[in-house]
Amino acid sequence: MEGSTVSGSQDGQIASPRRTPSQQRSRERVERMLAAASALIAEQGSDAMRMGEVAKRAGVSIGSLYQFLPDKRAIIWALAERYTAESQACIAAALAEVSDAEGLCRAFSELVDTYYALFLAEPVMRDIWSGTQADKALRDLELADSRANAEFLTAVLKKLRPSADPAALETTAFLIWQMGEATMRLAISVERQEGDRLVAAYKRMALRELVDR
Amino acid sequence: MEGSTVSGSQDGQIASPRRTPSQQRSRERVERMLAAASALIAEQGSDAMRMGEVAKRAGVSIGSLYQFLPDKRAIIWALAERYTAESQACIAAALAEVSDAEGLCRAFSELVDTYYALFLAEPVMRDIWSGTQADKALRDLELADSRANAEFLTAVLKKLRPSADPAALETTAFLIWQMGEATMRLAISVERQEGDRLVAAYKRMALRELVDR
DNA sequence: CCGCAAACGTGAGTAATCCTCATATTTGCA
DNA sequence: TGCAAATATGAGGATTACTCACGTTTGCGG
Repeated sequence: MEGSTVSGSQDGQIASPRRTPSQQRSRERVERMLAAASALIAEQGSDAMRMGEVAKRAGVSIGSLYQFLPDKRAIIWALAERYTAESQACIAAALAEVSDAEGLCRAFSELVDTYYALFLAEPVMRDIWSGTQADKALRDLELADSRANAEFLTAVLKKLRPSADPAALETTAFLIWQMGEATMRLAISVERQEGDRLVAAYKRMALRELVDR
Repeated sequence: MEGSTVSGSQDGQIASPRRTPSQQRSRERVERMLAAASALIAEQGSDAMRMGEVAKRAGVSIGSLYQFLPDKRAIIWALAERYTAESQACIAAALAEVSDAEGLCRAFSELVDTYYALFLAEPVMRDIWSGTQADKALRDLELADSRANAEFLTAVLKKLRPSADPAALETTAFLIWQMGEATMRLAISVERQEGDRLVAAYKRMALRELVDR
């Protein structure tokens, strides 16, 4: 099942950098490069982002860019990884202290709202996760992230329904999480009003599945 | 051009062909081109599909290719449109004669299974819908298709629950349909066994939402 | 059957873009 | 201070989607 070539894009691996910045100077330069890339993505989308433009805006040569970010996908990946790390911490915190059904309701509802607001407000995140499907490395990152987040949900569910089949709870949590992300992507690509309705409908469906049985 | 799936231009419009084939000969050639493209996508994915390779395999010159298929996205789009037209007819037929909750259950369940089998069996469809998010024209096609399919579901729901708010039913049907497509994409990108479980879980969730209230 | 305009076919060439590499410069340290 | 390792550079290699000027075939009015 491995060669599936669904994406077709190369081997799907993120090439390791030729060089890992070890000096203060180069670390700062990498920061500038990523900031420049982020700005360009926000303006035009990652597809239209040109490597030369990133270098120019960061005030470095094209060679320097490739010294630490070995290819275009690596830039996107580096940005994506920051978002996931950041949001994962929030999610863990929000779900950690849930101990009953009502608490889950509140926490989950808030989480969905926060995520939706984030998607609406962050053009870079939006762009990156939209293109996720086309790039195997990004898809894998999102999958791993989603699994990690779903695990927090699973933990809560296991606590609330100790008699249920653990494997089924895992599947449910993972599916609900993935559907949440799909709903977000959908919601931001339609009219705002319809997007709001879709998110609300998702929330209702997910909650019903989470608390009731 | 690593991350670019099918794209290249900013507006999401599909360029109209320079020329619409009007002779028998050229119509057959276009068929050969699309068949070649389809085969290449199945082998390597649409991202790795090279225009020169398509022309070569179809036994035409690169110039002829561009005479009727004005750019790379147009090829993908043409293939995608055939799939949607075909599947939409199936869906309409499957849902047309549903008249009670149990019938809906059966029809929907069968539909999901059919769709899943199709996704598993058709590497081209799989590839195209995976890359959907990255290309505006394709996203629009999928959205339109999804809306059309959801409408069949909406019609059934309105018949079964005449007292419910029609707008809410529409939102629910559309969301369920979109989630189904998201689930398919997810299911084919993980281990077969987990994919099966996810599809089953989706089916259960969707049915609960559809028949019960 | 002829003439001819429109449709069709061709492939070398263009432009855009990702990425490499030989070379120059700077830094940290013995 | 001297020197190896790290860093910086940008012209150029390689790839690829797409164009265009010109040759060929088809259908059709007379």
